[in-house]
Amino acid sequence: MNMTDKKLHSQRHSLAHIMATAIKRHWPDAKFGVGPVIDNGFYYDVDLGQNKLSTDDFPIIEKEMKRIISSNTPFDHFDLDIDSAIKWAEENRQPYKLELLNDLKRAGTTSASDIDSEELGLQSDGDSKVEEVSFYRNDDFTDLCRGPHVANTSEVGAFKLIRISGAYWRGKDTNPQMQRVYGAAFETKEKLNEYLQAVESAKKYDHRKLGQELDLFVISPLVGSGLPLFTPRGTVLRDELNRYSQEIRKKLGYQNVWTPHIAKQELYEVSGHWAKFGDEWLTVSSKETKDNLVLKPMNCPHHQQIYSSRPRSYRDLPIRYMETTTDYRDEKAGELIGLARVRSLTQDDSHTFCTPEQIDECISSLVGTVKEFYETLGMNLKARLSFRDESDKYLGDKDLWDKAQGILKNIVEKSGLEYYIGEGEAAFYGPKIDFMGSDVLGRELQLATPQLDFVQPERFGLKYTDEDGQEKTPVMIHFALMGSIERFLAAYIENSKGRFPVWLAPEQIRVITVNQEEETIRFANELKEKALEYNLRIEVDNSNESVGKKIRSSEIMKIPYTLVIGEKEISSGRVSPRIREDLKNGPDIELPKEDFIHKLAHESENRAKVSTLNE
RNA sequence: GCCGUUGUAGCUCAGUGGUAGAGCACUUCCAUGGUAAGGAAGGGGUCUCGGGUUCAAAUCCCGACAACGGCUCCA
Repeated sequence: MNMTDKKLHSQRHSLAHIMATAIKRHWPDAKFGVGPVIDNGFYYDVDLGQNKLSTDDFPIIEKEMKRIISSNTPFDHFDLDIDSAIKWAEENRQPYKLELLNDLKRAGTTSASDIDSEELGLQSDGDSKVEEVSFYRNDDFTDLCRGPHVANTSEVGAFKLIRISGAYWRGKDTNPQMQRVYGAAFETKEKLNEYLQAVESAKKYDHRKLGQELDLFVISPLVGSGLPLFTPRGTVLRDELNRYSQEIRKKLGYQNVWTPHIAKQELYEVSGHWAKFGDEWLTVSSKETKDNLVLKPMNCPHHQQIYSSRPRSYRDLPIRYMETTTDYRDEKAGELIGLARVRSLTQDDSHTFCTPEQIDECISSLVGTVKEFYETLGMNLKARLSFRDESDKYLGDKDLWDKAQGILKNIVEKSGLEYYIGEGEAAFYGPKIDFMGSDVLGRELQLATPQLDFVQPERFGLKYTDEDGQEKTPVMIHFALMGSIERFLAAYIENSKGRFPVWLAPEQIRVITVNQEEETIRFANELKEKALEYNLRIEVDNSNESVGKKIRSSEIMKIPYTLVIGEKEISSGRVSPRIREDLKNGPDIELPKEDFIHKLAHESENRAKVSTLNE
């Protein structure tokens, strides 16, 4: 953290306490959980028992906070031994703080991962014995906390309370739910307003809004929630993205396979998925068989059945299958979000079966593929190493896990990508690299993911004959490049602001006629015929509207190239394309209509990022 | 699933106890228009659904469903 970040951090952290102070003054029975600093601000978890805070209370709380701030009170800091701290929590009827302190005393270390050491006032010296915890005191309110704080309440900068939501105590859904009050906070009023405006304007690029405006997908209540339907335009995006995803993996040796959408429950009992996820699946009933059938929620077990259908030699490995196919998961109602979380998700899935020695090379090449794909689409990714934690929800040998995690970490480090470790984020069958994109509000979305799996091949009894004649179990690498097309689109539509490059644009060219004369319409239609020969996506707008209005409509639909056709173009045979602003790569240009079509066909095939008309 | 907010025309929204509104979109007509909205007329809503209160409910109350913001979960 640099100096500015440190100061901002202290300001936000101090504001959390000031907010708690303000709440305590108006609701004396308030019980407090934790109140850490987050991106753009802070929050504090509170429990008012029967009373509930609502955003209607924000003016009261903000007013009180401002009063505290202008009171110029210093942040007073002192330490207590753990037993006195526990006594403090009891006397002040702070059961949540008491629970944390008791846990701390019992554990005797700071290693408990779900405890916010800053909030708890621990001295940050790793796993050493806790003997003392820190407090801060400000006027009439005392709280357990190490800081950092600003010296005086007047130094906290600008803030605004923005949101209130439910949050389980210590993140466990079996615990009581507290209210989480969020505030935005910045050094100055200007920066705060800048942030609030940025959030407001980001909403313009929400994929749900753009999906509606650009006519990409719809959700019909009659079909069901979390079951998006894709329009012709949206389907172009899906198909083109998938074509690219498959093309790029084909180069690595992946071959297409096809598997059905329903399967026997037994398949997933063997894979291990049923025990863990069976509750969240959609079942299928048959009058013809006694089998319990399910709509497939993933594809790995199927691909393994193809692998195991014949004897394999080490000479055959790696064997690589890919399939873009829709899976169904009965996600809980409150968990659905636009296209980012749906009940019908289309994975651009693939599975590699290889020897342990081949793991490094296989995964490294996948990481390279991820970089290439996302670079082409202009999206930034962060790598998350999703590793196991100490819980018992994972299958397979712990030593093997450690080894696998080491391999993944090594690969990511070599790749030069920014990464972080997500402890407890692993799949039950193995560790993975999750490539995280973000939506327009900066929320993380899991996109591409290579995953190592020693467990399923074992459970399915997969074998290959090694060069020493021994039968061995292959390693499986799960890999999806987009993850799911739906979630990818959620991120991509927002990242691109709906301004798709020519190769992806559902409509690449719009031809606008100046009038409705017969020869104008004929010229426009000839242009269309010609473009269609080159597989370009083109529409003619010869509606009885003004030219200005038709151009506006083309702009709103974010169409890359707009051609206005009138007397001038007909007599010269040349066109002057209007190029969407973000694609412009030079001065305005006029060229023979055939050249325009040729250049565009080329631009589309080569997945160009900007217009190539000037080249 | 949990906590909270919201649900009025295809879209964006106004209307807060007294027989439902605007802009855009759509249809028709007039205007033949040259790089971001030409003019006029018209059609379109059991005010999400189901109960309740009331002489009277889009409006108040309860419930369901859905969307949204979080939490939890995410193969």
